[in-house]
Parts: sequence; structure tokens; C-alpha cells
Amino acid sequence: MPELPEVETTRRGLEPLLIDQQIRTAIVRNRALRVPVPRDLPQLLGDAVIRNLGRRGKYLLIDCGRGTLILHLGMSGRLWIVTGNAPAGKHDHLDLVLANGTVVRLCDPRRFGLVLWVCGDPLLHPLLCTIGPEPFAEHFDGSLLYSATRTRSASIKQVLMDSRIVAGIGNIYANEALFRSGIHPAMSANRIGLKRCQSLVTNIKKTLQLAIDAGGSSLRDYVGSDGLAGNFQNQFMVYGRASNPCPQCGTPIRGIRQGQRATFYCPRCQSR
DNA sequence: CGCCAGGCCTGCACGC
DNA sequence: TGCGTGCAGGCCTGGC
Repeated sequence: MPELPEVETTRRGLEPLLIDQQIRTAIVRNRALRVPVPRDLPQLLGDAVIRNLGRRGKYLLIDCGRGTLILHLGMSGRLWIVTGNAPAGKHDHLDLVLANGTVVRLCDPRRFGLVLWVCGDPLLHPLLCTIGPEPFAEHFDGSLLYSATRTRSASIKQVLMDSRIVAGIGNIYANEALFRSGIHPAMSANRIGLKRCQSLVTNIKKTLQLAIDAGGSSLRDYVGSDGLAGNFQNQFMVYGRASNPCPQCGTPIRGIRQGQRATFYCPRCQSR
């Protein structure tokens, strides 16, 4: 589920509650995520003080001084603050218990997420060191996307979802940004000119920002750290809207598949 | 029952 | 030879 806007919404929601707080312990109920949760997480985290809450692409980075807890929410993960004494459910695999009593809970029904502990620079971890520019970085601009795509004959949509090109863009936001730029998702990336790359970067930033402003998108199970659903799904132009009218021209939105993933576009507004 | 779902890694066959 | 590419499959549960 979570793409960059949902992870960022989670980060912002948790930040004020976690910064400078001491961790009492971690409760691991199920280690069987995509990568096994470290067995000794309670010892690694116990008494650590959270210095900073960061994000790289779709990864959440909890800086504990002596090391960093890296979380990825996979398709169905969610981090939330336990209110009251809510008993752990079937898919609540991990709790971080703070010294002040606050409990941060990781729920991930499909278990595609992961929890890692790294010492030293977390950005050097093999899973993070190949990630491309953050979409909001100033240096991520049209000319960078243009040069990064010259050798890529794959479709622009699949290239946008390649984290080595740009961080954090998944299926929803690739579809939405391409619509906003009027680019056909099946167009070969290396056939897109500089002007359109510039437009695409502008619309990637714009779409992600609008989604963050809306608290992310809530499909199926996603809710933010405060338990509230985001509502960017109400602003989807094309995603999930096959055969509904294009918001710009009224032509029915077309749904196709690209590399096992659902793609949605307007056949009139988006050209090759 | 089969199919679908927001992620991402691996391995394979293929063509240049 | 060695890329990049396009697939398929795997990791899981739940909803329709």
C-alpha cells in the first residue's frame, strides 16, 4: 500500500510523539516478515533514545543514536499509536514501547514489510544505497530525469516505478503523474523529450505533495498513524477509474496491465 | 473457487 | 561477453 506520501504522512504523524523519547522495549510477536525481524531487537532498542525520524523513498528511518531502525511497510503495513489498552491483533507483529507508555504498533497482514537494525549510516545499507534521488530534492529536475532515461527503452511507467531512477513512486502515483503530464504510460522512456521530462518531474512533485497534503491515499486497509484515513483517493484522476470518464475530457479511462501491474490512462489526453 | 491488491527481490530467456 | 529487458514467481492475507 504505502508509497512515499503514505510513508511521509506516517513519519510526520509519529515524529512529534517519538522525538527525544526513550524506548523501554520492543515486543516482537512475529519475526516472519519479508526479512526476518532481528531476534534481539528488544536488547538492541532497549533504553535507546530516538533522535530523529527520517525517510528515504518508502523506508522509514528511526535514528536511535547507537543505530537505526529501518522499517518498510510493504503492501499492507501500517504504523500506529495504540490508544487505550488495545490488545494486539493477529497481524500486529511488533510494538515499540516507550518509557512514557506510548506504544507504536506495526500491523502488516501480508507481511511484505521489513524491519532492520543497522549500525552506522543507514543509507549505505544494500537495500537503500541503490535508491535514486528523492522526488522533492531540488536536483531532481527535468534534465536529471531526461539523462537518467536515455538508456531505458522500457515503458516510462515502469521506469518511474524503478527506485533507482527516483525514490518512492509506486503504482498509484506513477499513473497519476503520467496523466497530469499527458504522457502515455506505455511510451518508451528514452523517447520522451526534455520538455516532457520537465513536465513529468513537475507533476511528480505536485502529485506527491497533494497526496501528502491529503494525508495519503486510503485503499482497503491504510490509515495514518493517528488512525485517520487519508483522502487522496478522492482526487485520483485515473487510478482505479477504468471506464469512468476522464476528468479532463470525458473519454472513458482505459485499464491495461504493464508488467503484472494495473495501469490506468486516458487514451485521449495521454499521447505517445 | 479464482482473481485481485499500494512492494520488491530473484531468476530466467532473450536480443542487441 | 555482458548488459538491459520483459517476464514469471515468490513472499503473504484478505476481499470480492
